Amino acid sequence: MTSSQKQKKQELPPTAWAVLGLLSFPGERTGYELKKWADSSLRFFYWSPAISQIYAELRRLEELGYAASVRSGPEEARAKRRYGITPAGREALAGWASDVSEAGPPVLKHGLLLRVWLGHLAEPERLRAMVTEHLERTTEELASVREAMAHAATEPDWAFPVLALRWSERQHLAELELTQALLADLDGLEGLEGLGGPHAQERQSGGDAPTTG
Amino acid sequence: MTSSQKQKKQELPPTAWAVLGLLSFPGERTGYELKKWADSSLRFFYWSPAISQIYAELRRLEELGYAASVRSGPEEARAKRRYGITPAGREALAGWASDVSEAGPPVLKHGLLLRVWLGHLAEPERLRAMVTEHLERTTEELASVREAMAHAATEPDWAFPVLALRWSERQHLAELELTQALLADLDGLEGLEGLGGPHAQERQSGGDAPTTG
DNA sequence: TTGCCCATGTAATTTGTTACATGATTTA
DNA sequence: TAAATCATGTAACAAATTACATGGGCAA
Repeated sequence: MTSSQKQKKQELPPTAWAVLGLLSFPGERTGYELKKWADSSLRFFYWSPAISQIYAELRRLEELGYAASVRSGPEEARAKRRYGITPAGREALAGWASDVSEAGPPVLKHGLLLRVWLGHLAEPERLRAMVTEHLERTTEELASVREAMAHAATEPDWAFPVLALRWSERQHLAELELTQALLADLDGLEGLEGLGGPHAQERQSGGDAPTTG
Repeated sequence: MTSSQKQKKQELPPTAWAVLGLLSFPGERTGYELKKWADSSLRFFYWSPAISQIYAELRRLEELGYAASVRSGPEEARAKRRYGITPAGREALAGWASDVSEAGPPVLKHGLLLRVWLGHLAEPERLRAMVTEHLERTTEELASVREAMAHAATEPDWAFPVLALRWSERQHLAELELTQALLADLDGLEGLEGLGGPHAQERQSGGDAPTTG
């Protein structure tokens, strides 16, 4: 009975599944609450959609029968709505979540790295300042991750979210190390560029002829 | 607020700057070449736009006076075009690249982590299999990064791209370690110790990835 | 009583993708 | 000469954002 329906399930964009995923944990929530939760947790390893899109996805999920809502106020328009996942929604989500082929490789959009890549256009000190600033921001992010983890750890049903956040914590730790190494690389590069560089570091194979003139 | 020209520069989407960035290295290139370069390099730390969007951005950049093209064939439509950056384009790009505030924190969209986060919906073995598969894919990606780096290292003007790729190499190494740790966490959670037989993979000190040097 | 947070939604717009159309050049 | 790769572009569509409109509840 399952073979013909699978095609349709796969057609949803990742954001829809992410929102449905938020609903797959015990309890009903409003779109607003979902947004806050995404901001404080999902965004660390995935991404937090705009609130307007969350509402749009909730409508779509309800149409598909994957989610159901209960109005708190009167039956008028724009009454407060709490959403919950349906059995059909849970089943569809489980199918999607078990399909690795859908996942593809992780996508990273690293604004700082893009700027380092364009380092030939910037002042060396400016570049260093940007990297240093990134170090600070990352440290703050790490604190946010830990905060989220501390909160998630209090809930008994959130073992997997805690795992994901633990991964995120380590990921931020790694990012800090990566950034330190980058800073060191940057220093090494400047040493080669003839700024009266007394610290002539050993050169790797392939990196010959500094060509500063 | 007081300077009127700065505002306009900032209005371009990151993709436009990334494409202009590709043009900021010596030499002229076609849209097609830009796409291949983005696929083999940019995508590791930023993102590779669709070819149709590259053409669209090139048109926009030319309109703005940030890029200029030379037709190889006759003046007809759809002749081969090579693009180069203009001085105005270089200046605008330098301004953008020096502005950290534009960058924002790095965005990660990690499909596997989203699935781990939803681990309560999947079979434990399925989850393990997905993580293991990710390990393999990441190893392959790492090889691609190294390939790109070997190529970039031959060009004298590509010192910063090499730095970015070096960062990417370390990042993939870190990803491998993170994934191993995740696997261990998963084991701890499920208490799989007796199920899969001898999955007593020794955790060697530091050597989880193939290092070519 | 002003301002902030909660809460939902619409509209306009931008961003980006896939599918398609077209043809030149290279290679087997 | 057939196929692959190079090369450019259009059109339709999907995804997602920002700006806006609306209003309740609560605290300073």
